[in-house]
Amino acid sequence: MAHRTISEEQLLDRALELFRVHGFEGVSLSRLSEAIGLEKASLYHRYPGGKDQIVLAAVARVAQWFGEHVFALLKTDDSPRRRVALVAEQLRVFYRDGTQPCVTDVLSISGGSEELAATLKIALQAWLKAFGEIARESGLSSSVSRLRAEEAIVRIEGSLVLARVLGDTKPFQRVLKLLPGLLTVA
Amino acid sequence: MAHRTISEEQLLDRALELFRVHGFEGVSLSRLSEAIGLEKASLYHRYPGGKDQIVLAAVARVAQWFGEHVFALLKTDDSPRRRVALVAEQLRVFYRDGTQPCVTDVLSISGGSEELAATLKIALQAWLKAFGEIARESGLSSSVSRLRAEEAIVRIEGSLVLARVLGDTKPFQRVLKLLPGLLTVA
DNA sequence: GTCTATATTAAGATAGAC
DNA sequence: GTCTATCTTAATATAGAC
Repeated sequence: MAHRTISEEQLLDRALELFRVHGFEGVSLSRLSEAIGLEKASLYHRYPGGKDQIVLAAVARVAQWFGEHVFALLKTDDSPRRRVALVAEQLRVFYRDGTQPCVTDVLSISGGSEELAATLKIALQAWLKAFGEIARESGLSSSVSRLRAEEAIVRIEGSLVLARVLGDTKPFQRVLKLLPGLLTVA
Repeated sequence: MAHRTISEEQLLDRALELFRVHGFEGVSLSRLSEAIGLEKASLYHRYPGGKDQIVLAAVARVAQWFGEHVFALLKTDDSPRRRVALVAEQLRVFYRDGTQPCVTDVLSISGGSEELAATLKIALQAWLKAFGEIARESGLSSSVSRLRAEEAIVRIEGSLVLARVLGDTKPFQRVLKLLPGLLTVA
């Protein structure tokens, strides 16, 4: 293989593409090496912890993306309803209209490290918190806000499962449309 | 290893326990052999197609269970609402109060055969159809029934994902409670 | 029908040249 | 920092005895 170079960001994006579709156990270092364009030894040089470390870095990048594109949007000075609508647009991008699986779903299936499981849990809790806060701000009670946040994420996750199994993204698109009504008062 | 014997049913139940938690790629023949109590060569004797064939047989058994415990219940002469309540109880059993993952979710993650993917799709479509029919029978319009069936399954799948990631089964329990209201007219 | 034993391939991981 | 080469372990799969 020719002597190639690749940025940290590109490397992790390509790794994530594999992990979110095939899961932790479904991705080997050989496949990563091929997709990324670096030999296995080069991957070990950058990530001495191997696959465990690579997947953690990829998930951290997703968390960063969510921070910038989702959570940040929820704290602008638009109306709550408008902010949620903008968030729905970002989610549509992240999940490519429902054609890409949820990272949290796929990577939470057994096989990865304890640290990976803990990281995914924290990421999902942050998402729940952000959705709960916007609902609260829109005027819903604290307990209802929490329930709405859970319901929203339940329906996003569930619709992505249906999309994967059935090849039908309509339920996902529907959830995104309903999101403003679900997370804010009418 | 001592010369052991095991029924087809027990074998597949033990295989399913592994597959629904660890996914197709996460289960090796060695692990299957250990969990089932038969040597790998014995598994190949019963299932010459190896892991692919074993997982298909395990999924077929799940489909049979759903036929007997879920779909059959939907065709008794109880009231639609009562029938859905009984189905919810069966789902609580199958998912062990939300502590066990959805087979369709976990096994639909890439790695298995095309036939497995097709089988899971058919199983999920049958479930949608059954839920749609009970909703229709309860008096909802055809189009609303379809939407309610999709919403019910979306929320079951999504709440099981949350349960796995967060270790919190409350959203799942809540969906089961809401199921009669979701699938039948009040 | 299950076992022991083994073949073959792919996985994770490291050493050392450039 | 990336490469080639290699090690070790575990995976799928088969042969043949009992």
